[in-house]
Amino acid sequence: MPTSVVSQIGRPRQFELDDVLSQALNLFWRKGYRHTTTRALETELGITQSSLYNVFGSKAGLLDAVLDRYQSTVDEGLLRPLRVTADGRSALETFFRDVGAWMAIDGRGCLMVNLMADEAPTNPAVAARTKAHRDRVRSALRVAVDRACPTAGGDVVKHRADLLLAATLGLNIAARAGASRTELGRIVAGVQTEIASWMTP
Amino acid sequence: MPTSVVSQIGRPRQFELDDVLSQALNLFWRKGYRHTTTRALETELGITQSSLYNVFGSKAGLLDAVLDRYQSTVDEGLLRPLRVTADGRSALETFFRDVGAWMAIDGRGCLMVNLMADEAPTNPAVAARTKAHRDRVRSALRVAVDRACPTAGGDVVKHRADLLLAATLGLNIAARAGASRTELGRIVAGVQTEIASWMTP
DNA sequence: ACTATTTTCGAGCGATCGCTACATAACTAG
DNA sequence: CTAGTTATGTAGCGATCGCTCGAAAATAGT
Repeated sequence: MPTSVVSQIGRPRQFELDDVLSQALNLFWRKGYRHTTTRALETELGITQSSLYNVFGSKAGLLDAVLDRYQSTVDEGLLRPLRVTADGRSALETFFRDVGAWMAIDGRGCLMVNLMADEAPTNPAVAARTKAHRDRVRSALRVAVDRACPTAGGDVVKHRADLLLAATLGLNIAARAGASRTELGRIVAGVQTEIASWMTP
Repeated sequence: MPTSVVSQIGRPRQFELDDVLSQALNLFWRKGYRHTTTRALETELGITQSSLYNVFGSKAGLLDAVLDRYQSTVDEGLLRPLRVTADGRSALETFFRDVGAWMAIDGRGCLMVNLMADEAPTNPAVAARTKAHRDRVRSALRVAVDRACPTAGGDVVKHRADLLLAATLGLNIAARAGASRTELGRIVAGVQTEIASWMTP
């Protein structure tokens, strides 16, 4: 199934596909998918629109490839710790600390959440991908909450996971809107103290 | 200060300014500010672009006028109850019930929150207005939380208000992304049970 | 050397964007 | 009536969008 690398037909590519994908990811992430024009991709990525369309077919195709990469990155970096850490409380705390710090770096937020607001309302394919993202985050949060609150019932765990999911989305949107580090820090602190309150029933 | 209605100079307007504003509000709200073209405004509002630019100067000027109206509507309909209702708990519960029901009608969300995601990152004026909106919501939530949790300290009240603010933003963005009524209902339920848990310390 | 295949390059297409210019219509004041 | 003022209608400007096309360039197989 993997195409042979040593033997190829036709003119070879003059760029590294991985580099193009990660740079496109950065552009979509920082400037937004809609506001990133194919001309901007051309200049920032160093490849012509022709090559871009030759490889990905369309701007939406490029987004699809970019989201594949982004999704796995987020999954391994943020969600997997939620699922595998034995201490649910510290897993939740580091999750929100990391997310908060991530947001505070610059106003880029999370690419998936940005797409929920910008693109999903008018783009069914993106809507489906962002819905799947919410499902994955909710699922990971449930695992951690379940471990953090062993005495809590199943409904309580689900409710708390949904609350944390909404708070995560809200944190993202506030960061995207240009909220200050202090404003974001207040939200993170609110979430953290709420989590802490669950530990002493 | 009010301009005389009976005596006017020049050709009179052929439209009602209030109608134009409320219809423009609906368009911006449902389709988004960016995606609402001046041609769409022309056909849906029944006035030409000439008249539109003659009155509001620019598309941004129209948004400004629309936001003035929207802001006062939200303030009276949703935020004032939070501030004036003596029973803080029921005030919070009706607030999230109303917001949840509002979101579930269609995927329009809240115009201010939509602008946080779409427009604020690249539009300083909108960023300032949306920041002011968050401040008003946070302030109103604090009043209600303070009344609902009379035994809680000031820091706890602030933390809980920030958590609820983030949850409200998250609820909005989920609705905007096309979340189902059940998914939105789960978030609302999560918030409601969390609020209820504050009542029995 | 020749063909087949693929990529790169430069130019540009058709559509749409926010916005404007200009003539005309409808009103008041004198 | 005329002059002044404001709104409307029509047309279009300059810029930009995603995307496409045809020729040239670079590789492999024969």
